[in-house]
Amino acid sequence: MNLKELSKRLGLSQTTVSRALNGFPEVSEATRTKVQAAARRYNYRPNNRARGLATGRTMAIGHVIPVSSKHEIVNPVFADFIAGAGETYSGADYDMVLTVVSDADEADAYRKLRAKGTVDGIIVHGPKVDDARIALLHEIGLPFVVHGRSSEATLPYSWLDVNNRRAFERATSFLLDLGHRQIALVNGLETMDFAFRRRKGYEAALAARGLAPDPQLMVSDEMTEANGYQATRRLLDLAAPPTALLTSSYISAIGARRAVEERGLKLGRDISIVTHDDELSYFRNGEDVPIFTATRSSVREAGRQAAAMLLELIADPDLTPQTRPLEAALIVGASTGPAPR
Amino acid sequence: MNLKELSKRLGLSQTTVSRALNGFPEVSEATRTKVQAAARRYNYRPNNRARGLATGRTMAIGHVIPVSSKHEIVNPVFADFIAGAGETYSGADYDMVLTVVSDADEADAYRKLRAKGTVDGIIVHGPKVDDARIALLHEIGLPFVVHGRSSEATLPYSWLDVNNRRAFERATSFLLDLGHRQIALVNGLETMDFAFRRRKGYEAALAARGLAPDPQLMVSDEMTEANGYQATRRLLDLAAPPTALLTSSYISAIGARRAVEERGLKLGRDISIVTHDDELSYFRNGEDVPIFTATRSSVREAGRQAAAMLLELIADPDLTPQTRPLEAALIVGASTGPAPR
DNA sequence: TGAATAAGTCAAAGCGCTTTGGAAATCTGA
DNA sequence: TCAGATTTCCAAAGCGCTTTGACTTATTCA
Repeated sequence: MNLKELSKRLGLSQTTVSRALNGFPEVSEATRTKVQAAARRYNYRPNNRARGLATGRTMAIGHVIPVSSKHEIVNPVFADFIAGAGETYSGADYDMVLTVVSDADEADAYRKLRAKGTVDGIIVHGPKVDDARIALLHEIGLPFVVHGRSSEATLPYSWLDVNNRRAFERATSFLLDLGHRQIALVNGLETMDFAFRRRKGYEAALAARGLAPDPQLMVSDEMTEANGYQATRRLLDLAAPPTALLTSSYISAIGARRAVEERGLKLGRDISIVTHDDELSYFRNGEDVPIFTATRSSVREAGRQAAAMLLELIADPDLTPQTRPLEAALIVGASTGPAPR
Repeated sequence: MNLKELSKRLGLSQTTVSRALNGFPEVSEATRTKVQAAARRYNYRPNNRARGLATGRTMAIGHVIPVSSKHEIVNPVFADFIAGAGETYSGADYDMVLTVVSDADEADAYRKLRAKGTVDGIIVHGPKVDDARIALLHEIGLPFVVHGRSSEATLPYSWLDVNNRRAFERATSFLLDLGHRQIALVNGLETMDFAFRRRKGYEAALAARGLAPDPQLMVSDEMTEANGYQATRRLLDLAAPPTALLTSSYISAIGARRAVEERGLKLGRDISIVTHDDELSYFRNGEDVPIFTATRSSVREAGRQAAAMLLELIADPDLTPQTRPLEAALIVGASTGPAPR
């Protein structure tokens, strides 16, 4: 069923039917309800492409998901972020188009999205400390919102980000207050902006107590379970092993826990762990008492909000770049306790 | 840059330029190379929507991701499946459009995708034992491939699925061979087809040894870490606790492990766990020796193949439904051992 | 009552592409 | 050399929608 048929059936022109359906005022209420009823009956929906051609808008948002070309790793937080963004889109009748691309081809993927006119805007995932995509997207002129930030970017851009620096500063202080002095940081790759900022926060908290960061206690790698495990093992093997660990993801924390258990140590007594908790839907951090003490910020909610920001940006192109910092809550769970002595 | 401009610049008609770019034979090689060079120089790419309008094809595939309306859970295997499918699409120049929808609105989502002409085909995720979507998609006439199967479906359809029955039958037999007699099944929701089949396999293996399944030892729920943990705790509290556990997902297995460790039991000695391992990129099941004994089948590879099947189906619409069963490997890791006595 | 205004509707153009049905130019063979 | 075949190119239609500008018909006011 298309517009032509529908309007023929109704004995009206395409113009009138189109206007009736799109809520234009120059259509009488009588015809409007008649048209709407018919549209519903025949399950008529304007063809996406045709409408796009006519309006110049695609009603679609692009998400470019980078996969580490080396390890082929799909960041697990995407699933929840996208679920959140999807909620916003479906409410606004937008589609979401996903491009999975190894980071080497990323620039090309954005160019292509633009040239083919596939989307009206883009959400940028996983920004690096110095991310070339921000300049690129400015150049190609497509509205975008960054999930995260890029510390060394010079151009203005819209972003939504957890205050990672503050979160890890607070987490570190929390451990210091408990008497820990040997605190390890099991971070994500520090080319990633979020990891970079978390480290800054960690270092700031140490500095505030006059402590110097110990390079031996700082590791940085892809945040898989396996890496969390390996890193923790190595840390526990040090001559002066840490009494507390800060991990950058719930998943590394699980790996860390495995290493801790393996040594027969008790979490929260022999060693403390604080992690970042994205509130992944399949990894709820406990019910009543959180399993891990954590800096908590829902990535799903971030998805919802980032999508909404982008839609606003698209609706009003001469809006100045919007920024939305989110604070992570520091929640206390069973994985931390006073430093053993 | 669009076709009109490009052809004007080249002093050729739109027809010729279009044909040159699309590899039609009625264009001389000389003009073709000239046109291609110009296209590259101006980064010309045919507008998606316009091309779609003209050809009737969208060059896009729809993935409808159901989220459990009750718990808002996004199945974690989607991320890897989609990464795999994405590889296939980018090779074939297809886009992927994602719709995240609570299962109540699912039927409507498919109808909408069809009526708006957003996609050329659909991948169906998470089929139920009796899944209404198969009939629905037949009705609306959109090519589709199901990731998984629907045991009670009557209409023919294309699918790609792990042989879940066999996998869990083998896993159960493996545990029986080790002397285990109290074997628990921590399954996914058994309205889901994969979980239903795994249970059948589990029961078949027991029956083959003349054992009756014990309802107390069979639990079925969303496969989160928390549920794996809770289920295992309850199982360990039984008067006659199981000596072995079969879990349906790596993530439940992690929950199970937490419960086991908490009791001070040693995995592979005091209690054995076999899990299903989708080879999630962020949860590699160990490096040299697998952490968990597992039935293993890469969900990412499944994504690649399912996408390829769908593209074939789209290319040749009168192909009969294709089916692709995959065998899971049974890999032995550190989480299993002989039954304690 | 008639002119001015408002309300309701429509025909047609245009979005950027593919493709049909020629036409012009070039090549072939006797 | 010239009809016929072949190669190379093109104008125009059409995909399904929105939107401009104009045209009817109904309503209002002096």
